[in-house]
Amino acid sequence: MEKRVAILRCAKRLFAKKGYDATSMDEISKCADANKALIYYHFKNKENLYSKILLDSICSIHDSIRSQIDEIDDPENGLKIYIDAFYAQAVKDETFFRILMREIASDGSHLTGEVLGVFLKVLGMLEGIIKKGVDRGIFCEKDAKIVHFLIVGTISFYQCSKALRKKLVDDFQNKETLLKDMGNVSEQLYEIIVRGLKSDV
Amino acid sequence: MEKRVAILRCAKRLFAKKGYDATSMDEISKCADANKALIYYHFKNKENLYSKILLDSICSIHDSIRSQIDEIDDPENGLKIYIDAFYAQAVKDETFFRILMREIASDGSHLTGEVLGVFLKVLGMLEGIIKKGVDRGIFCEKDAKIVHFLIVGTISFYQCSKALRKKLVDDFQNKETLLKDMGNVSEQLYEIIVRGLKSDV
Amino acid sequence: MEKRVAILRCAKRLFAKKGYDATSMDEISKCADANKALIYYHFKNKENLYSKILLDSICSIHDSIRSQIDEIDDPENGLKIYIDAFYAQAVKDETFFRILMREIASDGSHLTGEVLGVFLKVLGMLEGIIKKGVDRGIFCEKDAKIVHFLIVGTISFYQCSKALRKKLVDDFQNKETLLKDMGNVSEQLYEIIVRGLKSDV
Amino acid sequence: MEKRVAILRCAKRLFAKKGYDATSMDEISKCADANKALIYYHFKNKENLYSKILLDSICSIHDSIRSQIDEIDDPENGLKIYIDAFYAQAVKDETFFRILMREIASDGSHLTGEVLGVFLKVLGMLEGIIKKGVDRGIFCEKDAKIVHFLIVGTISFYQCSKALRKKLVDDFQNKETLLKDMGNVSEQLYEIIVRGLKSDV
DNA sequence: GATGAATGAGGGTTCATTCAT
DNA sequence: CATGAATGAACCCTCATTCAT
Repeated sequence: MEKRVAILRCAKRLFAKKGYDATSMDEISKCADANKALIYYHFKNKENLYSKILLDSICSIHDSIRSQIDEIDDPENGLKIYIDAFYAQAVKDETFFRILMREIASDGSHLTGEVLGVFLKVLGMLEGIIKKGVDRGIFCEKDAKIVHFLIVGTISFYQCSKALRKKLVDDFQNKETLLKDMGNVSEQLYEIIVRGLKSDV
Repeated sequence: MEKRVAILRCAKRLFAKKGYDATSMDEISKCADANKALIYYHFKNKENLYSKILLDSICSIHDSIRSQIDEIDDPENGLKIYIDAFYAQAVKDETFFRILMREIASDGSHLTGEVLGVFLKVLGMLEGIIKKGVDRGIFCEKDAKIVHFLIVGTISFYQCSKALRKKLVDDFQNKETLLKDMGNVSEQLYEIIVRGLKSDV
Repeated sequence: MEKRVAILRCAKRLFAKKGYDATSMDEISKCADANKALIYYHFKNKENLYSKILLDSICSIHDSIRSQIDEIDDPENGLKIYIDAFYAQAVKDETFFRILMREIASDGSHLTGEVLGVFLKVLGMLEGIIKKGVDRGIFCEKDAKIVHFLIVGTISFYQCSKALRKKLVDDFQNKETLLKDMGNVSEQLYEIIVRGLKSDV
Repeated sequence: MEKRVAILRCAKRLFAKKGYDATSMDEISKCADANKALIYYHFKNKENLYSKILLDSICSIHDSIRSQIDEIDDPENGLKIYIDAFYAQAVKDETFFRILMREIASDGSHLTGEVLGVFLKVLGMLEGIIKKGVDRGIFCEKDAKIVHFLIVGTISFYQCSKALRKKLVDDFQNKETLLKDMGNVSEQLYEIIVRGLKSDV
């Protein structure tokens, strides 16, 4: 059972770092110090292993939001929690967001129905929040999917581009560039989104 | 010379759709109706072909912004042009943004110095805009790289997730979901960014 | 494990017959009735396979000389054993000598440090023999490497040119040519070398 | 016409250094700064180019010997000239000998009838020398081909192994090794061969 | 003479996967 | 649970060669 976990952990890291196609089963097996055939014993095949990782990740996010949001009634508060949950996850472990970016770029070519199902449940919570806001006359009607992708897109790019931004500074002596960061990203993002949801465009 | 262009066009489409690793030279050659060896004759190898595509794309964006921004003095106006240029490009041809998302996810593993150089020139223009705003007391000091990635991140996710959003609606009879879009995305994004640049966080 | 041996045997024969570059992995795999990927499983790559073969061959010669030479004290006798060992090997299996000739012709472009190491150990034995001869006033000081290459060069050309010599006779009705061979080659070579080592040139 | 010569010269050097199969037409064209198609215009194909080089080389040697040997009557003197001609050639330009070693190793797989014809003429001169010696009771009957290959084999190994011998010294701090060379190689080789031809083995 | 573009065949190598043990 | 051996398909790339200009 130990090996199973090691495989999952290594695979996740590698998939995040290099993408699905650039990650070989050989690499995973070496990284996890597990025989290659053992991966097939535990996960049937590569697609399955990848899906399992995606499912675990999104379930973890789902549960995190779910547990916090239930006791909340205020829609603005709910939105804050939604954003915070994603941001906290991105700061703690950005691997999932790297994988997600590639999936968006590929129109979700590797997303199984199961993963999409959980994803919809997450979206459903955001929809609930927005609907409540609309019912109370606080928010205008907006497509939850768009709101979601703006939140996740901003967080993903902000967090995942850190290494690249640093590289730019290092490689090109771009030292004179101001490196002032954005302060409390989650907070600002919340304000931006709330403003967007309030504006009747 | 005709074949060379066909190769570039097909390769760009395929790289955008499936990513660098999932795109085979065989596929490109068949799509472009060109002998596989001809690709190597023109582009030396896969990495080189990929870089050439990236370089062409980013140069095209650079030139587009450059040509518009020179005659502008007002920093807010400059920012608008910057955002519009990217958004217009994304609407016209989102392939580059798909490729970009994957590069961010991989910390730019395939980005050559040449590409990064042009990228820095683009960033330089945004830096100039922000600096002018700061000098005139309109903007607060912010790192241009972060501002840039927020712009591009939002545009990328918004534009590239369209297919996935549609898929969610289709596959899951998620019909009751409101499909109201965001209206003028470029306009809204501009307002959000300006607000962020004005706030002294 | 059976397949591994078959691959080694076939590869050696093909490398000897056609040279490193003219021998394809496909050819080896077909000859050994082994899947091509299996060669890579066992030997990592072509260079490695080639090196392994070279190493095996030279180790075999080394061991053969080593086991005979230890109990010998007389330097002239030692020299005889050294020459005999090579000649016997060439008569029994000339493949190694064909490979060696090509390596000499390429300045040992495919020789790894490991192979060179064993080769030096072989040379060391000849050096020991010569040194003993010098100490006892029988031999003059000569570079063991030159003596070695003369021995091996003569044996290689004599043994490996047999087919070509026959071809000349067959193709050109060169029948009137005397076909008297050299008699006991090893014996004659020994006498020549000893004479050379004794002469103070 | 200039390019033709450049191609020949570069091809010869490359064939000698790396062998027939490891030398590509691309490489030759780049080295000679000639368009690849031009090589085909001048030499029809790779085999032909290679043969032309071999033919030129062996003709040059043949002519060198021929011009010296005609006025000689004494067989021992003739033998000396024969050996000297090869040795001088090897010292001046060892490329041909490297090519020859590989051909021997491959049983002359690339040798055309034309090349073999000239080669036989060279051999014929040696045969004449030996025959004269036999007629005068100085030499015993020996196969000229064997005598020839011993001469050429020794010279080839001695001359072509120089780089490898140096490498052994450099790479392995084999410094304590005596580096005394063989003195006048041609002279010694002559004595050895004469002795062999005189001995009635 | 000389060239750039083009091609089909084959090169070495890696892949995801299976199976007997 | 775990492993070493084995496989067929596919991958990137290079080859010798041709042809129109």
